[in-house]
Amino acid sequence: MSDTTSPRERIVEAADRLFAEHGFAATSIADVAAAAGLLKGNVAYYFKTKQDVFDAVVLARQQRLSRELTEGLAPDADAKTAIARLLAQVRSEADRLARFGCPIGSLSTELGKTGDSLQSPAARPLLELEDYLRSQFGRVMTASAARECAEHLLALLQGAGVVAHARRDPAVVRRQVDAASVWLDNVLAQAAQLQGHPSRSAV
Amino acid sequence: MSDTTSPRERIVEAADRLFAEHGFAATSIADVAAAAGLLKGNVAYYFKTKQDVFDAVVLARQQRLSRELTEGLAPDADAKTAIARLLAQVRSEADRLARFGCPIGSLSTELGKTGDSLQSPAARPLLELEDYLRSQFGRVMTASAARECAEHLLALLQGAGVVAHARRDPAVVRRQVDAASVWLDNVLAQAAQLQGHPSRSAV
DNA sequence: GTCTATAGACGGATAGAC
DNA sequence: GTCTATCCGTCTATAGAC
Repeated sequence: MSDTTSPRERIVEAADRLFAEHGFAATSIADVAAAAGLLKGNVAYYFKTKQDVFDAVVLARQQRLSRELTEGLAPDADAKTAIARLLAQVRSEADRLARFGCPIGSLSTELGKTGDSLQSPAARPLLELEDYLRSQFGRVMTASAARECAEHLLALLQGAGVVAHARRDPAVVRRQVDAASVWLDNVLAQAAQLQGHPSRSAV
Repeated sequence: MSDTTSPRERIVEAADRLFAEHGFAATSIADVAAAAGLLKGNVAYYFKTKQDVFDAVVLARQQRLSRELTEGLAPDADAKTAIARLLAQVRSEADRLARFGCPIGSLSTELGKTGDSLQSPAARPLLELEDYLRSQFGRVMTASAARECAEHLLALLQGAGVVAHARRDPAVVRRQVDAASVWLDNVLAQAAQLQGHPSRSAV
């Protein structure tokens, strides 16, 4: 399992995968070390505590999320294109979501019940995703409407992950993403209409 | 903490609450015993293993869920009334959902990554809820459409729990339940229309 | 004396931290 | 590589009811 990447990087990658597949509590430092092709003492050289590993994983996920949200997207792409691309990305990961649930959502759920030192970082990628959605919706509707749309879409996608995971059925993700696409079209069409007639609000 | 209820019942109640508030892995038998006003040795008298406690908790949750879904509901209530009542119940628990997440969903998420002996029971209440929704929708639309509606509504509610928990914001639950109410009205109106013209399918 | 319920202690195993 | 802490599961001891 030894790559050309640095040991520290391999530790973070291994922990990232194990946290997603088995959860945080069920993953020991020894597991991480073994998956990274190291001994546990070596992990301690790079990370003093398990929380330090956790923090590094959260940081890596945030960076990857930011990258995935922007890479391959034309700088002048409109909101609909950007959001539709995100939906397509989620759809393409249906199998993994059905097997392990959403890495971001399940980590937030698991660690949201613990102390503040874990709960807050665990929720960060989720909130960052919501911020991204809000900023995209905000380009074509009021800030208030964008906030509601972002929250609704995020909730639907997270729920799709939960249900797909519970049923071990990737089709759940695909169906809910498709439903979200229909909803997206309606919401954006409504927003475009309201920009000519800025009178009512939409849910 | 000694009530008039039986010790076994107190153990299950305490475990139910602790699993919901702190998760399964983070709850020790000693914690359960203390919350029930007993010592761990006594818990072992009623439940050989932690899994036995877990199974009893899952059973209790299923029974309570069944009871909550039916009690106070007129036997001849229509599908819309039944589903709207469920939505109202979820809405009334917004505060608890924001603090600890959905007990059913978070347990399924946490234990879905473990061995089959835990993962399958953990998901059961969630699937039972989906079955209930499907049966209610099935009274006013085709079985296929009811399956999609049940899945969609369950996903939205579960996602609302995840997001509300991540943000510690009960308003998320209330907003998504309200959005679900609007969606419910539309879907049921569409279904009523299609019963006269049984031609197209709805998403 | 027997049965039930409670209480406490021990052993094996494992994880995290140094 | 070691050390300590914790947890699960088991075993033994105590107390009261019939």
